[in-house]
Amino acid sequence: MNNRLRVLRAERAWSQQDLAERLEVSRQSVNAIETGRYDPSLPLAFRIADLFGMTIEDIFQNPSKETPQ
Amino acid sequence: MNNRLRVLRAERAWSQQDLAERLEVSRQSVNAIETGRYDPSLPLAFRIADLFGMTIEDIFQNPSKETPQ
DNA sequence: GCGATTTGTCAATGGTGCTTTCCATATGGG
DNA sequence: CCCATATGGAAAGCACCATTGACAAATCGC
Repeated sequence: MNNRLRVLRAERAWSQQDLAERLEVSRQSVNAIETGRYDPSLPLAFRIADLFGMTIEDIFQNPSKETPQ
Repeated sequence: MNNRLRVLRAERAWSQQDLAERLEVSRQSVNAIETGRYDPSLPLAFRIADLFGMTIEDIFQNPSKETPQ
């Protein structure tokens, strides 16, 4: 699943460690989500959306809607 | 995590089995999500939101925002 | 060059999403 | 009563989310 986490983090000049602490997850989890190795749980997706003041749909792209061509 | 799945399903007069088939998951998964035994994965949450033509936030309530009093 | 920071990734472990199978209860129609 | 449908849930298993700890490579300031 594509996501804009890396861009949102860069806009705020946060390291992966900074973001991990704000989300209360490990740095490795942040890295794995950014690099697309896995998707966050729904509760974690809500925490991410809350942190950036956005909706989940603003940050994560539904895989069934990726490049529909 | 609270969710409005049971209400949305009832509005359409679908059984849990009907909904499960539309989501391509087992009936037990639908039942477990409705009864709050576990939360769906993020990809499944997107499929649910798509099916009902809503956003994830319309259907699932962020646990950190439940009854903030 | 050296140390500190950042990022990517691996291994091992535990928790959970989702499955199939099975059982139980309730309801409604013949 | 019998049968089908709907719902709730337990058990076992698999795959994946998330953890800690470790290592390597790149960058930056001194």
